Amino acid sequence: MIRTHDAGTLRADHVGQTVTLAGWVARRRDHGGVAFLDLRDASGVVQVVVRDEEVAHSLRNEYCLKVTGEVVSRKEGAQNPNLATGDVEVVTAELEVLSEAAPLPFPIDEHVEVGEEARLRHRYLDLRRSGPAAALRLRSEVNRTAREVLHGHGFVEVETPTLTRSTPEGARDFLVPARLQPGSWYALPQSPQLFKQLLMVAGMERYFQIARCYRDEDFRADRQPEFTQLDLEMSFVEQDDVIALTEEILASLWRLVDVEIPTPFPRLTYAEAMARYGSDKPDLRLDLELVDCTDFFSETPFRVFQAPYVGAVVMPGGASQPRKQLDAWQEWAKQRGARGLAYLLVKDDGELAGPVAKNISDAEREGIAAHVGAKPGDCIFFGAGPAKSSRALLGAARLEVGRRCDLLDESAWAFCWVVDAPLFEPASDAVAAGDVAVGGGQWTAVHHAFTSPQDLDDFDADPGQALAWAYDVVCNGNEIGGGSIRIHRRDVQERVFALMGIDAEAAQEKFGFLLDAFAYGAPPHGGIAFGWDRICALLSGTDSIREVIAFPKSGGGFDPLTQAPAPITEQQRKEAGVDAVQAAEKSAEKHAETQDA
RNA sequence: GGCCCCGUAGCGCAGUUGGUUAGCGCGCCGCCCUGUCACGGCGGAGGCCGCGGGUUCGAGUCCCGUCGGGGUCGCCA
Repeated sequence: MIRTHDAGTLRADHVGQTVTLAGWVARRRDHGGVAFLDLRDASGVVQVVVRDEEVAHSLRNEYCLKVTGEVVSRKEGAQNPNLATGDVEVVTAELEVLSEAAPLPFPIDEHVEVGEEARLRHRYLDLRRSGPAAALRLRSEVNRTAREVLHGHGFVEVETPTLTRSTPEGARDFLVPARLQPGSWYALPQSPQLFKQLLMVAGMERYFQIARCYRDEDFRADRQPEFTQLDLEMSFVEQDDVIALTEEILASLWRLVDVEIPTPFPRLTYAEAMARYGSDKPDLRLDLELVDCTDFFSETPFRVFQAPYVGAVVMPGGASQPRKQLDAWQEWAKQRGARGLAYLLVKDDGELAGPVAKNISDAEREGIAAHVGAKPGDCIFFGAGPAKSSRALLGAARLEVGRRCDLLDESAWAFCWVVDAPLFEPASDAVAAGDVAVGGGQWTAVHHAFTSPQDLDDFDADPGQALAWAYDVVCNGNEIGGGSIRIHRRDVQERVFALMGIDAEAAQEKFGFLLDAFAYGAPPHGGIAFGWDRICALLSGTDSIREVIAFPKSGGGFDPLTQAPAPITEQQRKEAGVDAVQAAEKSAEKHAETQDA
């Protein structure tokens, strides 16, 4: 090693020792005759004293140095209590510039705010700063901890292919042209789902992987085109086994930030979560709940409330909002695709105000505040219409109320399970949402097509009511993991496919290799996948998963550092076979040409 | 794909009802400084105001378009 000691580790007991350090000039304070350098390496910072003016004068920030000198204790009053090494300093005997640094695009300074674009373009400099570096180091610890827990349970870490066939998760695939078979393409995996099930058939019994996944969808703050899951699968287990293991993993991770999270986590059914919180990933840091008013308004003269679902959420103290703010709520609701957000103001004397007040009956006016638990001074927001969309709106309103009224304890950690998810949703929902129903059937899988129904005998009698062995783990309103018990019986799988309109031929073509495998004594199995980036972001106390990814992409999937994606050369294009036209398309094209002419 | 916000010096920002020479802090460069620690002092360089049109006597400022970034809904487990 070039160095004998790590800069950040020097203490009073090193006084008298001659040490060699290597690191970067974090800051320099040149006084002419004497100069002070803050020398930074991965371990921290120590002050280096340079008395040779010639040497000190030419040094600049972020020069990479090797320094040899004696550790001395600082004079009384000259210590720096803000530094772990603040009682000592190193007096330079020998100084070598290992590498000079050009003027920096931005200061490497904890105190300076730098825009994200600049940071990502020079991420290697950004990561010299303690905050961003700490996020990556924490992530490393998170990985290590998870591996320890899993190895302790006999799990086997297996790598699965990244050049593969499209997996049926429902997102758009990233595609890679196959040079040796022009016109054929690999897909990058959206998750290792099918492979991990094959590993169960293979008798591994307990598999895990910190797996990179790829989805070609539009971006969000919490989304990257490539992201990481902790993926695991176990044979001969039931839902409770996966849940118990998950809680053990998460508890270990949170200990890394000195938080003891109580287990078992509370469980909510999907139906309960939707009814009480208007979300399948409720933020339980907030006590506020939705109140179902459908029956209450069953005889209502108010046309808007003559709906399949009417619900409410109370905003404590909301009655005193100025008109302008109430209008802003309408805008807020419209942005979410709603027509508006009906509201009632409960005045201090208990009288009701607001546009809804004069439309409802006397009896309703009399009882509504009590029904929803509103007190004088509160505002009641209503959502009316189809249950699904109305609850979603109220669920979002609930969170917004929480934010505006400062009801959220930012330091709290609220975990829960959402279980008993429906197996199917009507394909029409998907179509209405602008989606193309997979398989063209009447039903589409809520989780994915391999999720086991709870009632293996009768799930197809009333598919809309059938529940799945599917579970999501939620932390502070973020879905941080989700999984299911899988179907391991061929006949059940076929019945599920049938409901989704996937016939035997289509099933064979899409995932025949899995169905084939299941013919050879497939064990019952189930698993879960964790949103690793989000979990690391939560542990790091940051809102953006970009902070916990070494080299993240910005919007549009662009990498500001490498400038990827980039055009390819004509030669690459030819070799890759990107433009290969398949035989059937060729004749179709010809046909089209003739028709156009 | 819809909507909202932002693009001014290397970085972070200000810029008045449209007005003549576009500022501030940090950084950078030079000189000075022997106990600082976000050191200090003096001096200096650095701008296609994202890009393209338009309105106007005059545009960083107003309008249209476009590109880039961020957020949000759609989409996405």
